[in-house]
Amino acid sequence: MSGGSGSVRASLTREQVLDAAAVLVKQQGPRALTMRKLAAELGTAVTSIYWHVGNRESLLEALVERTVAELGDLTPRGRTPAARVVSVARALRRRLLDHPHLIAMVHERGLTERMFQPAARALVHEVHAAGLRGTPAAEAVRAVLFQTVGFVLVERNRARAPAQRPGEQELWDVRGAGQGVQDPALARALARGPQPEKLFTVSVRALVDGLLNSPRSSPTTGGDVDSRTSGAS
Amino acid sequence: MSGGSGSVRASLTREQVLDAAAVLVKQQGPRALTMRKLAAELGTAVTSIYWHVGNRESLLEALVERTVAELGDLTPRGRTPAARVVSVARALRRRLLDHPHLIAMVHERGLTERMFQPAARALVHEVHAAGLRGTPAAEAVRAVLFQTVGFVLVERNRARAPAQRPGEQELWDVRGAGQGVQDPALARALARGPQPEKLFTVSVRALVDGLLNSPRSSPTTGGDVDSRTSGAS
DNA sequence: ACCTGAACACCGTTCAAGT
DNA sequence: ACCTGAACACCGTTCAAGT
Repeated sequence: MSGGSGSVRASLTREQVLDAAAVLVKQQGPRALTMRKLAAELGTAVTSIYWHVGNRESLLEALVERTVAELGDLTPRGRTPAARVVSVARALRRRLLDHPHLIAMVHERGLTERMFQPAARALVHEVHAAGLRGTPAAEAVRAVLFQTVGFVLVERNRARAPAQRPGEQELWDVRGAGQGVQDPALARALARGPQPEKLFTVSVRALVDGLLNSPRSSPTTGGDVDSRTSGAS
Repeated sequence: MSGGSGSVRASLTREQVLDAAAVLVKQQGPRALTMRKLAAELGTAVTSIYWHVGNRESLLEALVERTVAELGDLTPRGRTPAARVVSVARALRRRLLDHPHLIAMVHERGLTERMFQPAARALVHEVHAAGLRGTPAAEAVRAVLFQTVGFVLVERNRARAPAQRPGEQELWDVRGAGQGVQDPALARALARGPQPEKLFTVSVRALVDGLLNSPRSSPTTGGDVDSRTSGAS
């Protein structure tokens, strides 16, 4: 017992409630955050928590808001706009992975927009630098945001899964369901399971290439890269 | 009062339990599926449900398994491999959107692998046809799967959100946080909010183009696009 | 083999009452 | 303004007991 919040007493603060809640969530996930446990941790009656934060749902929301604010800005790195966009996506992913429970909470509460924002600011700038304007530019920004957040959601989920069941090994085993696959190297690669870091980089690069390089109509062609006047210092 | 399961009585079946559970979940989401409500719906005691399905968690798992099995196969459409890959992604998205609660349940239980499978089979084939082999092929398959499922997760979330709060309109309003944006058309497009259908198509196309067309080494930089030796036929 | 009610250990939340 | 205990209406799950 004895809550971890410093001095002995001075009437409960909303901040103290949030702090204690943050600790509980960080350690055991939002599901473990129960009003009664929280009260016990703080050494107060359950009902006084209600006075400070309204109810469980608004407590969680306040927590999310605070954590998102702490995430801070993202600064692009790299020489080309494409590289800088990719760097923003990777940095965003890193931050989301650093707050494993945050993303699920944000997700459940539909606050994605809020979480997008720091990255969105950076992306808007880079996409503009890459020469995109108007709707296509907005789409590029959103595509990267959706891609990144979505990827982390899927990735996190797979990590949390106790033991995938069927499991990719059996699934793609050459003697199993994988027998339809013509390329044994491909079957092996699938059975090996994904390496999220690499997969993410590959995906984002491909997406960004596709978004920034489709100049007018047809895809595939590398088109309009010839800004190299051959003598750039 | 009066469960919806046909005939009057014949001792409870595991199937009947699953059926009733499916109805509840489909109508009100997994959160509304409570053992007691389910029992009431079936006209039995709560405890007899436990005899048939073990506990709530395994009931949900069985439900997921059944629904995933019902999803069936995906048949690619289109002339080029790229188009066919895109068509698989779009079809997968459609199915996931048709079972709005399924995806969240699958997600929470880490059964993504299972849900991936029908689409994965199709994608493996197309990626092979596009000339990819081994690890890059596996990465392409996974990239599209992650992209699709992730996108739907984010999309579903935003749809469920009661009212985004700040809300994109204020966020990107030219007189608000959007004032840093140099391109007013871009700011407007962002304020307008995404059109998921279009955004998804754009994203997947870009991703697939990027995945299938990156010939050898470096990305983006344009660095090695000079296969135009000025006189290539 | 299948079903039952009673009971346990939890929840979030409200309310009247205290200081 | 802030805190309290009692109480309500829910949960999932176990268990001994019935047929």
